[in-house]
Amino acid sequence: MTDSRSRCGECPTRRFCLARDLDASGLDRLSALLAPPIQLSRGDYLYRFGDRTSALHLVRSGAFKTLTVTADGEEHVTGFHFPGEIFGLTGFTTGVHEDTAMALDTSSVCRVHVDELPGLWGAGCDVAFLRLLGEKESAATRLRILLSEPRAASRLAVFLLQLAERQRRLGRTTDVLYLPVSRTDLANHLGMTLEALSRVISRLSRAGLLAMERMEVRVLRQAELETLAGSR
Amino acid sequence: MTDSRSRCGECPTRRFCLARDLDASGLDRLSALLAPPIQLSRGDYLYRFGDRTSALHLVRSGAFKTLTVTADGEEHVTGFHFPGEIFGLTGFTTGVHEDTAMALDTSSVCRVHVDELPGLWGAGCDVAFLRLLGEKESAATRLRILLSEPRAASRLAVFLLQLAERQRRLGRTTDVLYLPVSRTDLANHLGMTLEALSRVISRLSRAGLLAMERMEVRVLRQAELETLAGSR
DNA sequence: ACACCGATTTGATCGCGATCAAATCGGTAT
DNA sequence: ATACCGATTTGATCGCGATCAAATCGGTGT
Repeated sequence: MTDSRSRCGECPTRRFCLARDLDASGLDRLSALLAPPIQLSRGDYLYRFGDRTSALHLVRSGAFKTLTVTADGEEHVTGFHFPGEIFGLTGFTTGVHEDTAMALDTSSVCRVHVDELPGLWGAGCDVAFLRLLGEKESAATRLRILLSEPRAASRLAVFLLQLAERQRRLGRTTDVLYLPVSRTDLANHLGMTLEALSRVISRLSRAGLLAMERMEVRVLRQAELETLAGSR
Repeated sequence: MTDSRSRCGECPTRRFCLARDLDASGLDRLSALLAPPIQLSRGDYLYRFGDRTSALHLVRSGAFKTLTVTADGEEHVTGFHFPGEIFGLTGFTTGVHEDTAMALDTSSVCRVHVDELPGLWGAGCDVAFLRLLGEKESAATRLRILLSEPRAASRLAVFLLQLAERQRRLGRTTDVLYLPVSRTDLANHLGMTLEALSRVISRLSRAGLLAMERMEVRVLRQAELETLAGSR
């Protein structure tokens, strides 16, 4: 009897993750290769910079952040990761993680050990990997466009709209966005100071466009946010 | 007799591209699957936004730029691509290119048609694809860090140092960097106006840190550039 | 050599966000 | 309730880069 927690067929987010494109046989194969999911609490490290890259990670529930530290000691929050998303691939080039991953909330991740990955080749799984390549590249492009916005308000607007889009793909409502992220981390990720972010949030809240709390964001006037996102 | 131009064994950049990790049998397999390289002149489009994604592209010589156009009509130069580098993967998710690729100079690209890609699975090639995933993610991280620099001079410095690193991997000298890119495109890619870029270049040139011409950049004082790159 | 046109540089002004500083909020332990 | 500490907000100043404008450079064709 297979451990029920490692079986994709019963996973609530299986239709949105790596397994999305797999047929029944591919799903069985993936299920067999998956290591039991890891449970983490807020603030727990999943892996740290310099750890050996032992597996591919796939968010099952909760949320993670990844960050890198540059040579001069600056910390950069490279991304936030939600259910169905794969992260931490930087380590595949060198075999050692080039970033650090931390749980932002009570979370769990599925893993495929690198030694098992070749077992996924062929039969639908290859398609999944090509999609993964394309999606990672697309995500990088979107982030590039976001960071090119000169206005802080535009950057926040673009980020929130992209976040809403991600939640939409998960089949969740988009009026309340799940975002268990500190101001410091969010500002860092958006390429601005936390003071600048705080001011933007205050301004947009006062204007009634949105409402941000510790864990949740409410988009109150999507159309106006879209205008902000597009306006230079 | 195989068309000599499609055979990786004779390609001057084979040790730096997808084929890098392949053994002899993998190399033969790749060679057999490669479509004959395409030759392009400066300004030629390799593919455009909306074209069907028919192949994976690999720079053999010259240089390319990729760009996307956002909903509001803004153009974003998402990257410059040099020999040995693979680009245009965004199309693998939807089957349609989400960006446009143009030759910046007399160039040639190798291609693997998407229908042929599954023929690459297994035996060393899978490792190459995992590396590709990791490298793409790492490149995205580096770009993210670059664009987070608030100072225009820092962004340019980081870009040039990364460019030098890329050339170093190709076994070229790093005192003269090949960069057949207009000010407009470079400024766009670096997230600043061309006036700002022009001023920064003038300032750093006057200070004797570098010399930039249409096609070439000379890094005259690498140490000082590195200081600039690191300084906030 | 000349006119012409795009690319690049230089000039001047202004607004936004970085920076330094201080106040306020929120949660926790005592 | 109080003290305490990190997170967040608010305040004030200043510098850099966006913006608008104009000059100059460079290459092409005549």
